[in-house]
Amino acid sequence: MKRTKKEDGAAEGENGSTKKAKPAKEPEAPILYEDPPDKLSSKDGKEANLKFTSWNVDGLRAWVKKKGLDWVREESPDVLCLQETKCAEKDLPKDITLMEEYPHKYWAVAEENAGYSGVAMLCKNEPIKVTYGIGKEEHDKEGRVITAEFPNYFLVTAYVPNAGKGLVRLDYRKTWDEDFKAYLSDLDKQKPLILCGDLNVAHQEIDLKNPKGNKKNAGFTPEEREGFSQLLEAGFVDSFRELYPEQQYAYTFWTYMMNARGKNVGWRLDYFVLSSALLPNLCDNKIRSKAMGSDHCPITLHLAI
Amino acid sequence: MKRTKKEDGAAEGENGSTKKAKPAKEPEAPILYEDPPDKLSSKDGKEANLKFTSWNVDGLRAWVKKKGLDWVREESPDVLCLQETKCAEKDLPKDITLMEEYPHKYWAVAEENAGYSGVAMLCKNEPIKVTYGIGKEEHDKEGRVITAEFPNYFLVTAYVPNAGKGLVRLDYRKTWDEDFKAYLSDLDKQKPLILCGDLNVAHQEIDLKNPKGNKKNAGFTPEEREGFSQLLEAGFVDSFRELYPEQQYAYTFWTYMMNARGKNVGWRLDYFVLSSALLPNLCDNKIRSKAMGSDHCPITLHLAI
DNA sequence: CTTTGGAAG
DNA sequence: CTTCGAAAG
Repeated sequence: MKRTKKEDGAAEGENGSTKKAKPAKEPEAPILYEDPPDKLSSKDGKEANLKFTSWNVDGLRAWVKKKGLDWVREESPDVLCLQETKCAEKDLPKDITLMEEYPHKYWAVAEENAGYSGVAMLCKNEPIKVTYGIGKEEHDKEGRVITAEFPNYFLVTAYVPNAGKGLVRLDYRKTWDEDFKAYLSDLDKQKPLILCGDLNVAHQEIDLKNPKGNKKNAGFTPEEREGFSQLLEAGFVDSFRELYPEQQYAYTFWTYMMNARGKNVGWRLDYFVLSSALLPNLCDNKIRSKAMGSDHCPITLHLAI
Repeated sequence: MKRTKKEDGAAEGENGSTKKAKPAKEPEAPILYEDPPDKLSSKDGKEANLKFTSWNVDGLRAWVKKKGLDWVREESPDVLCLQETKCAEKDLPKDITLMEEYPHKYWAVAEENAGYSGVAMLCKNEPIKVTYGIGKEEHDKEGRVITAEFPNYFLVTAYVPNAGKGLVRLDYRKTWDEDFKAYLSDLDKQKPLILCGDLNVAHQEIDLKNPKGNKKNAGFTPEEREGFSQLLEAGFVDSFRELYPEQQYAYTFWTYMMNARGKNVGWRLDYFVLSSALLPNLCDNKIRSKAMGSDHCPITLHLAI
């Protein structure tokens, strides 16, 4: 999941480009962002005792080669959720299938093309039950969702469909957004839930570097933004924005092109979305922007349950 | 141009393979081959004054990244011939297009698929004339031949069509072999010629490690071997074999698979073939088997003209 | 720019 | 095993 258009970097001004006679805007230093230290207690003082990490790895095999698992061992979340694994189960690297820290591993793979999409969930403790997809044939062929039921909550990890270049898949995405919201609402009636993953949308202008230039690009169309708004209105909260309502320049994705990451020309596409009922348990949502190995960085959620 | 079948390595015995219960043959040390030093004079004592190098680079861009040009600068032939460049002219790395040592550069590219085939010739001195192909429509769409005319000789570099897995293109190859021979014979009537390149055939059993297992594989079929014999009978000589008639284990290609190069399980597919008239001028034909960057190694010809 | 699978070798 | 182009992001 990554953007492509020039607009991603347009606000930066190309260095020494002789392409056209552009107005050469903003040769300023890039505005970087660094997360504050992890807050390990909830608003009402409960101590954090649950840690989740979500990471769009953009190809599990390449990510493993780039030592993504070393970072995971250091971070050591209770549950690790991965998106865009792009890997058939038979091709999984031993480094991850044999990883003892996470005895309970679940893989969802695109049926026709294992090199596309795909998500995974690795758990230190065994869930009560694990399901795949959202219960609708048309959405469940691309290995995009794993749901794990734990005693007090559901954990859902998702890789939401990209609307595509030229928005060729925006119509499908709208259907997805509706059906996904219905799926989550149903779960939420049973137990509170945590949704994490690459939701493939930057919600508000604050959630990407170049909102003006991207209103017609996948990930920032009014339709996708509205889809996310609708989800929140159904009783969920964007935990990062809840904690840091004014924080600019906090992104989780940067296109590989045009040195976007070096210039922090990014998007916040990865989220922990919580049932409102879990708000009292929320301690922190960190953006681990230093962690390399993908065009997304990992995010980590601390809960006190 | 590379082989694929198990037979390539079969004579070596796989280390610790538990596949089948094989007779576990020849766990011997591999028989390596090292070229003797360059002989820089002809039989009748003329001093070498012309140096040609031919190298199937298996992808020019990857080869440049792997520092192939550093080796070329060290070797410093008068003419450098490359095969399997797999590169459209617009995509050529600057490292080579700007190379000052070779002011005269010629590129042949496959018309439909620039990432397939392709040959190049880089000259320190400008040829009188350069032509592409062999003058037959059906053969000249794949960027396989460049001919340079110099005052006293023609230099032809070729990447001969692979007969393919399952010999799917063996029939075409037979047509090619005939037409190519006719083309060279015609040239030879005007001036003596030097043909170099990946001729995609190991001529005799001595020219590959595992002749027994490859009689039905591309590069060692009776048809391809006969094609090469026919060429020689038309008045040409295989300069390496002329100089070293009994030399075993002298190869120019090793499949990337199964550590074939480490075990010297190879094929001699790259040649300098000379008009008989040039035999008195022949000094040496070296196989630079240490040079890395491709699944073929370069070969170098010394002439005294 | 980078990943993947597929064709070719 | 490694190249390349294509599709996807």
